Parts: sequence; structure tokens; C-alpha cells
Amino acid sequence: MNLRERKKQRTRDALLRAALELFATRGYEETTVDDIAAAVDVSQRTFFRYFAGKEETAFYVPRLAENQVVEAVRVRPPGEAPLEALRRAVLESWDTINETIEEIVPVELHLRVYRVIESTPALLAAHLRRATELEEELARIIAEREGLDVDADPRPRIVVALFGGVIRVTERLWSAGDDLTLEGMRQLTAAYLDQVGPALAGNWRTEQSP
Amino acid sequence: MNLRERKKQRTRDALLRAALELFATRGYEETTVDDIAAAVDVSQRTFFRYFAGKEETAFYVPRLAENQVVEAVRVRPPGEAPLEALRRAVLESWDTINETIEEIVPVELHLRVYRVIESTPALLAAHLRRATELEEELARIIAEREGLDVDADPRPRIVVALFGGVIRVTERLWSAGDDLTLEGMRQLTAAYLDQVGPALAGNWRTEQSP
DNA sequence: TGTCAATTGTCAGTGGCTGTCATTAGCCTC
DNA sequence: GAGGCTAATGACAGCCACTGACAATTGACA
Repeated sequence: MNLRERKKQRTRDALLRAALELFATRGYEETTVDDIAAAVDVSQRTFFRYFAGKEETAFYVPRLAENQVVEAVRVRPPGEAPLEALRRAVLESWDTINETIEEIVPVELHLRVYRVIESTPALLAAHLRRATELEEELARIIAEREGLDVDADPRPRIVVALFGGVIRVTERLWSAGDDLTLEGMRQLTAAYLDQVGPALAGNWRTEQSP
Repeated sequence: MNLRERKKQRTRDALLRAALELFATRGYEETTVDDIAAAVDVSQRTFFRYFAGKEETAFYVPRLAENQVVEAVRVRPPGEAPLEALRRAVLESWDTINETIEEIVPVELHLRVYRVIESTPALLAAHLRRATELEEELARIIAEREGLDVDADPRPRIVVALFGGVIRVTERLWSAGDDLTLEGMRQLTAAYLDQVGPALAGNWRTEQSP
């Protein structure tokens, strides 16, 4: 790796870290791109040469996690039912996500930024859009597993929509709660996915939820 | 109603219509607030006194439709299963949405704008965020119907997440297709909601989807 | 070492959006 | 119906995200 390449890498890392640190402490809207650039001592223009926009820095780490989930789903044995495959893939990939994140920024910082994403309208909106793109990708993978055509059979997209919906609900509840650890998120997700069956079964009033 | 009030109403309507017309023909990003203001012959500042932002104009009509759906769910007889109540509420309220829209703008214009929303990243993101807020509201209504506590029992949110997910899928498919009528949307939604059961049932490979 | 190409900084400009203040226009009372 | 009051508007200045263009710098490589 060149000196040039190394320098670029260092600038990129520095910008990313400075941005996330500022978002986590001061808030997203309260942080200007000039602030970030100044923290790393480069021009504002240089920031935009590394990131397409302020948003991109906030979603850099989450994107890594998402990619990992997609890979995990791809690798699931084809015998499993779709929802089961999705369930195992998330829970499993979150067991190893820690290291992936820590290579870039402290996990603790990432979790604080995650909370900022959930509580900042503009970021939440962007997050949800990314999520639907992810769902489309997952639907295609599921369809392929089952030997179906995504555009002809609604079922892959429906299952993925259900799954994605549950994930979003847990994300929101987790970020609003006070157990802001990866383990807490994992448990909440597992618990909610366990409730999918009961939620879709007959009469709720006859049986209490655990 | 005052002359003053009437004038305000006319300005608001004119701004809204001008905005939607421009979005539908030229595109959202290609339309500046100055363009909209100029079309109505008011200052840009005045535009921002009527609407919080450019986005708000794009979502004015959709918000009317959403409110109608929420009301329809509220009014559903408590005997119905949650998912069934949601299903009937949407399909039913879409039967009468036509008139509600036409009071503000031509339905045809609204449908064109809707397509712009789905194909413009920034608008799609905002739309999805609004949708999750709507889902939260629906979850509370469902919970109340069933005599449950939304924050203690995951099932209301899960059902609503599934429902919302299916709606989003159909919205996307509809706007990407070529039958851009309310009736087409209605049928697509009904068809997809009918597939929820099959999608969640056992082995997809044994039974073909209709 | 000198040449070439990539990286960066500077500057100017656009578009969304906000605060401020003076002007205008409808409203209401005497 | 004149005049004072208040709400609506316009004009202006400014912030922030983002982009294009061009010049200056800096690493790469012969």
C-alpha cells in the first residue's frame, strides 16, 4: 500500500470517526460538515470527496452489519423454512458483528450513533429507505432458495416484509429503552421473532403472551 | 369566512396545486421552491409561511388518505381478528378515497405525484418514515381493541408490521407497474393480503401460488 | 531530479430554509 | 368613511449542504 493510499485511508478514517463522535455527542443536525472537516483539519471540499454527503458517514458502520446479514442468509442451508433461515441468519451474524465493527470504531460509539439515527427524523427516514432496499435483496435470495420467481410469486416478499417489520420494531424499542448493548438487541429480536407465530394465530384473548 | 381567510385558502391551494403539477411534470428535484412561488406569483418566503418545506406539499394528499384509513380501522367491529380488521379497513376506505382526493386535486394528478414519491429517494424515505409513525398509531388501536398493553405485548406491533410491510410491497409494485389506477392498487393489495396465510404456511414447494 | 498524475484547497454559486424588518392590506371602531 | 390595529407579505441577509472549476501541492516513478 502506497504512502498515498495510506494517507487517504487515514483521512477517511479520521473523517468518519470525527463525524460519528460529533454526532454522538452534539447530535446530527447540530453538527455541520465544516465542523467535521475542521476536526480533521481538511477543507470542506475534501470531506465531500470522501463521502457523498453527511448522511453517508452515519450509515457507514450500519452498512457493514447489513452486508454481513445478507451473507449469512445466503449461506443458510436450503432445508430451512424461509422465516427460520432469516431468523437464524440475523441472530448468528450478530454474534460476530462485534469484531467487524470494532475494526472501524469502538462498538460503544457505534451504539450511541445508532441511537442518534433512530431519533433524528432525517436519518431515520434514510435508514428505512435503505432497509427496504435490503428487503428487496433478501426477497430475491429467499425466492432463489425456494426456486421461485420473485416477480410472479408474492410469498418471498411477504415473508421478508414480515421479518423486516419485526426487525424495525425491535430496533425502535431497543433504541428507546435503556439496555443499549448488542446483547440486549439480540435478545429483544429473538423474543419478538418468537412471537410471530402467536401474533398470527387465532384469538389473542384466549392465551396470554409470555 | 373572511376575505382574508378566503385569500389565504386560495393562496394555499394555488401553491399546493402548482407544486404537485410541477412535481408530476418536471420531477421533484428539478422543481425549486422559487419555481413554485413564481407560478403562484408570491415570494419564496410566503411559500414557507404556508408549508414547512417542499416535502410537505408532496405529502399533503397522501396524509388525507392515511387519516381515512386510521379512522376506518377505529370503526371496525371488535369481533374481527386484527389482521382481518386492518384488511377490511384499507380496502373499504379506498372505495371512498376518490372523493376525498378530488376535493383538493384531480385524482389523476395525485396518482402521478404518487409515482414521483416512490421514485424519488428523498421522498420515498420521508414516506417510509411517515408510514412507521402510522404503524405505531395502528398498533395502539389494535392493542386497545384487544384489551392489551402495546408496550407489554409484542403481538399488536408484529401484526401491524406484517400488514404495513405488505402494503409497502404492493405500493412499490403498483407504482412500478403500468396499471396506475386506484382500482389496480386495490386489487393488488387484496391479492397480496390474501397471500399472507400461504406465505406463512409450511412448505412453499408443495403448493403453487395462484 | 524532473515529469506526470493524483490530492487538495480556494472560490464561486445553487437550493432549501430561517430571522428580521419595513410595507401592505384587510378589519374594526368611532 | 377616516384612522388605528393587526395579520400577511415582500425584500434582504444569512446559514448550511452540496457542486463545479481551476490552481497549487504532493507523492509516484522513470
